[in-house]
Amino acid sequence: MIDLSTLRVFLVAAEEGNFSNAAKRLHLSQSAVSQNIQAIEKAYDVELFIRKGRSVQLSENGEALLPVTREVIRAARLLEDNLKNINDRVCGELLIACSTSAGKYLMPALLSMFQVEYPAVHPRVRVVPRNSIYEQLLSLKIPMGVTSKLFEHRDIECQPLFDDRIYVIVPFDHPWAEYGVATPDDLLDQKVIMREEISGTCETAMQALKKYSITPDMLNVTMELGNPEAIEMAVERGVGIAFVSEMVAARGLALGRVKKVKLQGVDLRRTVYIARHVSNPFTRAQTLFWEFAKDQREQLNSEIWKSLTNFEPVP
Amino acid sequence: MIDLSTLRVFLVAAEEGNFSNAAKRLHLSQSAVSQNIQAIEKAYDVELFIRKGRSVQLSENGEALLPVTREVIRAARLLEDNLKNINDRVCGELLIACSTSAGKYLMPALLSMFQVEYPAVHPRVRVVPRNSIYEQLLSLKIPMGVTSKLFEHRDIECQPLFDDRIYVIVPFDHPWAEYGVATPDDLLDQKVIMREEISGTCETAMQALKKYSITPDMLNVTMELGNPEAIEMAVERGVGIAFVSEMVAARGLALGRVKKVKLQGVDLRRTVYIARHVSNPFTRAQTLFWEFAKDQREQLNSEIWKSLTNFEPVP
DNA sequence: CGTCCTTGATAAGTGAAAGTCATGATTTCT
DNA sequence: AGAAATCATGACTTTCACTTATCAAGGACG
Repeated sequence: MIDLSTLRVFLVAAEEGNFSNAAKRLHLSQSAVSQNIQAIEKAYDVELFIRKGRSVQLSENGEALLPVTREVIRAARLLEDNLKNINDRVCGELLIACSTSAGKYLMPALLSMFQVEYPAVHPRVRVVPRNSIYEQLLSLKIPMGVTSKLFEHRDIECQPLFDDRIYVIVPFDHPWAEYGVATPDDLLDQKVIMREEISGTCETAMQALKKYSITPDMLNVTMELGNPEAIEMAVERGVGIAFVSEMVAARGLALGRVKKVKLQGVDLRRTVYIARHVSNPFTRAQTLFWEFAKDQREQLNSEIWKSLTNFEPVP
Repeated sequence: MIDLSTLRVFLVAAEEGNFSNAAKRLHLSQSAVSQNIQAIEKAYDVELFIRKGRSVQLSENGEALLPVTREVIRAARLLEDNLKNINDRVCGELLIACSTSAGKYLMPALLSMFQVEYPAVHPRVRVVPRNSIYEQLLSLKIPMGVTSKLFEHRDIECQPLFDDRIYVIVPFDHPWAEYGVATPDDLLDQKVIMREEISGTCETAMQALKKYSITPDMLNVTMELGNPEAIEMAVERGVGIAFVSEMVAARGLALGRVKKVKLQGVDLRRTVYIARHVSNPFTRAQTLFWEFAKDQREQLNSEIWKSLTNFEPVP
């Protein structure tokens, strides 16, 4: 029966598309990788990689075997996790995928709180494109994801994790700054800064504005930037106003460089969910994290918010 | 990372509850089995078996690890199957669970036909209690089952395989024998032979008789026997009449020892289904067998019937 | 066009580990 | 009590997986 470590070698080699790099990742010699792959190829008379000169490329057969191979490794990992956690101290890896902003603001706070209770767990956050999270969950490439998008599917389970608010932020010397209120229609006269790609923040905002018959193309978008921090900076410098999530704006607000403005009648909330594939045994750490998120939601919300606005020097 | 062969040793040892027997099944020395188990126990500091004198017993922890372990092995087997089948000649194992009667009459005919096309596949039939088939399918202990019971479940897929008929059979010198017909009510005056446990045949018959307001307790059951062949024998000897499936009665009918009788207005048919767990990758052999059953249903039905009544000596 | 660098294959050598055999300890059955 | 069975243990053997060293072949580049 084929060896698990050999399978791992195959998997990594396939992902890297390069034996030398795979060897580095596996802490093995390049020779060992070659030999492992050849061992499978010989044993089953299958060509896994097509050798083209100095490089290798996964063959069609190799490609076809990948999902099943992943499945084996996944099952083995799970078993190992079970074994390790029998005696106790919860340990193991906790892989969570999320969007850039959640990865920056939400996860650090959340995970550090989790680690206080379970120090032997090693969380790993993987930042992925917003719209590929569910795709990756479904294909079992990742076990858990954090996103503001809700997704109905028989194999996906979602649970609210964090209540985020979206604000319009304006420069501190902006006319709206004093009273902190404006009407949706006021937006039309303003220069607005947006994200280049469609972000969750943007989507939520546009959704809410629809009720006031305001569509994206009616806005006067002066600038499009790649990330929310850049947007906040631009607002600080008076380029325009922007929709920004509470998480992102926290620092700027606390420093007084920007002010938040409420749009009358517009409720800009969005819930960030944690999602997982349901038909799927979980590692101990995953289960505990899920329960942790559920049981401590209120506390988490306030703690996260506290950590976002806390600028006390580290003792 | 833990070794697959070690896992297999654990699994077999757990199933056998005995290291020596496990060693035999694995073609290993008893010593090797001990060492393998101990290797896991040491590596993870877990007690898998409780040593009590000369015997061992799976511990609670060991029990808990079994399903996950099975899952790993299952995935590995599937991968291996994929590897083997790339180059094409379809090979591998084909495990099918079924009831005693299907195992005796249906499967031999069916599988021999399948083997003509795919000689490298090694079918294995496991006879299990009628009502545990779906249970075992759901827990993934078996990949496929053949049964006359239909079962609705999101993870179970059923497909009709064989159209069985149920007859009332009577001794050749029975008054009904000449014309081969009777009415349902006539049953009440007869001595009836039944199966001890509730069989599929019996269930179907009782279901059909309900329409004529005949319930099981109204029948005059003279004898209860353990298997359908015994019932047929008893009918031959004039003990009484009985409901028997076409498959089972075929031989007796062909020999003229018993006669079949139609109950007017009662349609005693039942369909035998083949079922599988759906959310589950299949081996090549499994997929092909499923397709085989689907595509050749009509032909299968006549062939099976032919084989059941064919008494030509083997050339 | 020749040189260098990178990448994969191959050969030889080494060491760890897994298996066997033989034996011991303990329990259970008769 | 003796015999048989069962698991643990220790010593020995062998296998095989990894490393190192080297080769061969492409690609990049001056």
